[in-house]
Amino acid sequence: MFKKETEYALRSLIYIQIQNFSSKRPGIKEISTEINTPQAFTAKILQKLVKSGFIESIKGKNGGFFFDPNNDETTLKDIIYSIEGSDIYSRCGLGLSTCDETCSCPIHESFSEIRKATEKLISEETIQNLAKKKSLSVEIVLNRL
Amino acid sequence: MFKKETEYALRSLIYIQIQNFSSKRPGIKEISTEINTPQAFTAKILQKLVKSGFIESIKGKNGGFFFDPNNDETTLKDIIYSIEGSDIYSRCGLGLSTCDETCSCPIHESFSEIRKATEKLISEETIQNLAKKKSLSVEIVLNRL
DNA sequence: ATATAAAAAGACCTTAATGTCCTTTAAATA
DNA sequence: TATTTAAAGGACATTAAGGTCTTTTTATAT
Repeated sequence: MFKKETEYALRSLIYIQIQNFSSKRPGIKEISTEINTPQAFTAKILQKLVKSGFIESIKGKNGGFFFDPNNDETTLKDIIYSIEGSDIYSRCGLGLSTCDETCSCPIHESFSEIRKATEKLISEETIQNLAKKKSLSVEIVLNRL
Repeated sequence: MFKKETEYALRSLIYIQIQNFSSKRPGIKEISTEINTPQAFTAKILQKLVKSGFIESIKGKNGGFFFDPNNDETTLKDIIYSIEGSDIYSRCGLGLSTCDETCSCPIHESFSEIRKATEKLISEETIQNLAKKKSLSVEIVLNRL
């Protein structure tokens, strides 16, 4: 469904937000262990997310990653578009460059609604929402996230 | 949405079926030109589709690719699963291996319906259907497919 | 039979995604 | 202020996707 980079980013962010809710700032080692991703690669991804302004980081002892509580919630769309490009749900299903909303490519109509539904979903769902849902059942989260 | 290989496969098959409806067997040169794909790469893809039994081919003069008219219609799902793997719509949206229908991964519910809708669509839509739709407006097809 | 046309096969090449490792920078605290 | 801890940065390695090129096989028409 998504690139590994996107998956790892979403999982990292949800985990970071869950820990932030408990006033903790997890570091890369903890994060990658808990969400079961390659540490160095995950570090690169978080680096980008910091540069993009989605999260912040502090170096050194007691350092780690965290959301600025003053910022708005982060939608999945923000993250997904940032990593996969903002055109993933507007590109033609058959990859035709000339195909837009008015085009009659044979597959366009069929997929158009699904793509819209997907876009709506990722626009409305946020990291904070998902983290809240999961904080309610922490043991499960820690095993599965 | 799909891999290039899948896109090119679907476009090729639709084009082949349209030509078959006119009792023609297009060759790789014609196909790749008309659907605007790299010829050698498309040839490899068609080779696979022949091996998988989705289409047949004849070598030599007047050769080309064609559907066995005795076979059932080919669903998009047949092709997509064959190329991308049959788990693309059952895998967890966050890539968790432990996550199945009963799992409470934070993103699973949200995406579950969309994935089902997508699976339904590709199960019901066929190459033959799409080819018929398009044969009705051939000029447009030839420009855009 | 032979020339020709077209698919099959196999060996490559390129690029992007995924991932690792080592060094540098910065923060905290002992 | 020195040491420790952890993120940032940069270089590199691996794998998979995307793609090309040349040779071989097979069918057909002359």
